[in-house]
Amino acid sequence: MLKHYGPQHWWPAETQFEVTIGAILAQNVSWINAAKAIQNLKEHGLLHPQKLFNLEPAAIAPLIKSSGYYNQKAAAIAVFLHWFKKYNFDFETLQKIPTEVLRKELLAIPRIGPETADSILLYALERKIFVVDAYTKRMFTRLGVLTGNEDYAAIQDLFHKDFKGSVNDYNEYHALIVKHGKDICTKKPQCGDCCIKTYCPWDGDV
DNA sequence: ACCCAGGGTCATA
DNA sequence: TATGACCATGGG
Repeated sequence: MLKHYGPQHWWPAETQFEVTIGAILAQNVSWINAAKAIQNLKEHGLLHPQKLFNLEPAAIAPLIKSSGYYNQKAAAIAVFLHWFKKYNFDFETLQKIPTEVLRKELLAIPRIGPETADSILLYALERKIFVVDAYTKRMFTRLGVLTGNEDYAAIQDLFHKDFKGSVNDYNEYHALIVKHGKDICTKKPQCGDCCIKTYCPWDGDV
C-alpha cells in the first residue's frame, strides 16, 4: 500500500491539540465534515485548550455543527478539556505518562472510545498503538485474515503481536488502510476476494 | 429517496 | 454477549 499510494503523512493538523479535537470530531463522519468544523474553530480563534475550556458545551456545539452529533461531541470536548486541565493543558506533561495509563484515562472520558483514544495516542502523542477502524475490519475480513466477529481489542492485539514497525510505520499503516478503504467496495466484493477496485494489497495492481 | 462517512453509548433480551 | 436505536450533518 505504501508503494502504491505513497506516504500519507498523517495527521493533517498543525498542532497536537488540533489532532486531538479532530479525533473527536471525525467520529463516524466524513473527514471533510470534521475538517470544516476544525476550520470553523480556527477561524473563531478557539482552537486552543484554554479558550475552548471557557466555553459551555452549548456554546461549542453550533461551532462544530458540520461534524454531526454536535451535542455529544461538544460534551466530549468539554469533558476532555476538564481532564486535560489537570495536566496544565500541556502535551509535554502528558508525554510523561505511560501509554496504558493514558489510554485508560482517555477511555474514561464519555464518548472517547477505543478508536478515538488510540488515534490520540498514535497521532497526537506518537505512541506505538495500532488504530483499528471499520476499514481495518472490513479489509482484513475480505482478505481472510479475520472472520469478522473479532472485537476491537482482538484485532488490535493481532497487529500489536505480528506487526513489527516503528511509530511512523504504525502511523502510515492505519492512514493507508483508510486511504485504501475509500477504494474498496463497502458491501459485496465485485472484483475478487478482497474487493479492491484498482489495487490489492496481496496481489498488486489488478 | 437511500447509503455512507477516519464511533460511541445505552436499553433490551 | 449481542443486536438495535440513537445521535446528526453533508456528499454521492
